[in-house]
Amino acid sequence: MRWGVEQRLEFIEFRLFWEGSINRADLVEFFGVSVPQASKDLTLYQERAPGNTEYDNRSKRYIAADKFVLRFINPDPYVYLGQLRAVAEGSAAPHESWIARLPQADAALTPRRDIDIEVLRRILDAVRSKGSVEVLYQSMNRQRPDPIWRRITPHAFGYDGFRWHARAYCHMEHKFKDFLLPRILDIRSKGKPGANAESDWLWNNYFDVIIGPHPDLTESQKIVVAKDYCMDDGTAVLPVRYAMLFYVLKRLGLLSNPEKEDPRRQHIVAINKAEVLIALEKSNMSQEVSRNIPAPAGGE
Amino acid sequence: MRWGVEQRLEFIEFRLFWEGSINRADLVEFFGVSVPQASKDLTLYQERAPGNTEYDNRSKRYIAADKFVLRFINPDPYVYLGQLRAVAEGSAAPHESWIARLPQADAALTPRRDIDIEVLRRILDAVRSKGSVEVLYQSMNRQRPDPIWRRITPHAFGYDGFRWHARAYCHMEHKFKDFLLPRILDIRSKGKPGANAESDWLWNNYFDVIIGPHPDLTESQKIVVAKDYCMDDGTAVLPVRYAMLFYVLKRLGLLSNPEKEDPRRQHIVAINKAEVLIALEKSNMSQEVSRNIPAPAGGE
DNA sequence: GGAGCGCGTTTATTTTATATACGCGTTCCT
DNA sequence: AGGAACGCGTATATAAAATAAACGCGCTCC
Repeated sequence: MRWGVEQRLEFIEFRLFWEGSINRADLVEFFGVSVPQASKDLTLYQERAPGNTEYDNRSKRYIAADKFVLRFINPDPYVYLGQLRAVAEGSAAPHESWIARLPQADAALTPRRDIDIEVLRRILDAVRSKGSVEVLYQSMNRQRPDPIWRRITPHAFGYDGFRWHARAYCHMEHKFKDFLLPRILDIRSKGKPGANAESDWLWNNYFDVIIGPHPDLTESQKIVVAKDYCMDDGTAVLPVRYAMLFYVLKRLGLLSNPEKEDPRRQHIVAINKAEVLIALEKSNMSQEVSRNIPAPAGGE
Repeated sequence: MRWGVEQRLEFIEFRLFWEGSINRADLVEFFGVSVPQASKDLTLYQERAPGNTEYDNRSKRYIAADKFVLRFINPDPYVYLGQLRAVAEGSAAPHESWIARLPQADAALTPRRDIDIEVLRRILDAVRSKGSVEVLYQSMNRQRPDPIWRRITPHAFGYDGFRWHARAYCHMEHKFKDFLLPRILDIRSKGKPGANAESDWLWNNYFDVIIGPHPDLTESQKIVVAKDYCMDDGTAVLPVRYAMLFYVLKRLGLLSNPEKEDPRRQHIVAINKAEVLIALEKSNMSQEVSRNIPAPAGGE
């Protein structure tokens, strides 16, 4: 089966499954295919997936039957919702999505500085070729109020649920750090690497954050929260890169004292809080750490 | 130009732009076309976008030329990074992505309860047909420790940066509320709507959150933060649905007292804090609100 | 210096898709 | 009630796209 036909059959099934119906005109519009071809595709789909469709003369559409057997796609709620989010956030055009009738959706969103597309391209290039680049970086460090050129060797990307950064070896400070992509204002001059990915200890090693329901919740509430976070016996283990620990804790509300927060807002606490704090210091994300920690790194 | 050819040309340009190179074998592998056809596609691309490629005999690949003129795609950093995230989060299969050599990437992620795919399908159906459904909902309300059946009329979806909920009119409490999709355990019996989307005041109306840099930052740091959040004159206006206000504030760390937090962790504060608090009460998300507020709603 | 590999191109053949046209049945409007 | 409108299916001939199989070329790497 040719790729184009396969795509159209998947499209038909996608629309049937998530939207409940499909039309010959849908195919014509989306794929630019001729009317007879669209008819053939629909016939072919009905041959390959018999019993999945019923034609409704009122709406003049094929309707998904009650007992629907998937044959071409393997749908997932989070994939569908991810498309919704992408459209809602503006990072995907509505006509590119296979979802035709987008339901109203809103995502908690914040304005953010743009990422320079050339910067990202050349960071990616440096990561692939395992080289270094010079970046004009706008740090938050009070010693460096203005953007300065510094050489870095990037090897990975991190997303804190809000912003993207490049994980890179900094040739100036001789350690691995996070560089927020929107704060890289310019980029130039490829060069030799300063350190390879394998030596980024904080990136390559994981710490287990153990979470549990907030102690002030009622027993039944704790059960709900436990299910929400896929906990087993009231706890869940989250393996987190040391380099990502700060962001994960922030996201989960575990940076300050979650047990003192209102349990209706803060549902979980860290069970191994003491170890978490030590790990956080180790990761140097707390930024209140002495300088003699091995393999330090920090966000700016 | 046929849809399939168009797709392949876009694919070629995508790979050239983001990955720096493309191969005949790449086309054969991804689209399942024959070797001669892949050759023809590459030739066609070079005709339509002359000067974009150079053949490198070492790697036996077409390399993106230095001065690259986009002809078929309109790339965006956040679209590319969105794909990275989707793969990193597991909500997209690596082979479905057009990115071949996925750089190392990590996203601050949390285990989460699954969404029942049938639940989502039928909620979507209810939204489209503007009807109601009965859902078996696991609330956190201490009066209802066990899941109960309740009729709702959903009309939209919300994403708080972490979880998805359905915005719906609750026939039991006679008001609009948020229903977390993972907590809907079962679904049944379509019915007539209880209220339409237009009467969900908290969803349809917006409040302007005004944010600014944390006052304890240095002047230069404030400038950086201002740029990070696309602020103008040191402030940015965020129009937020009342129904989403709680989530946005939580995400931005503005729920408690951001000005008392360490500015290195909490970069921004709300300028119109008093109004924000009133709006938050209005939205009934604080859950510490008297019962006589018009058109109340709340998260459970 | 030769094996290996990826590229390009040729041929004949098959598959896919198109344009154009027609009849059918249902719905909806007058 | 009658007819226009619309979407469906299908027929035909034609055009385009893609395939299989085969060959030579040039470069790299061993």
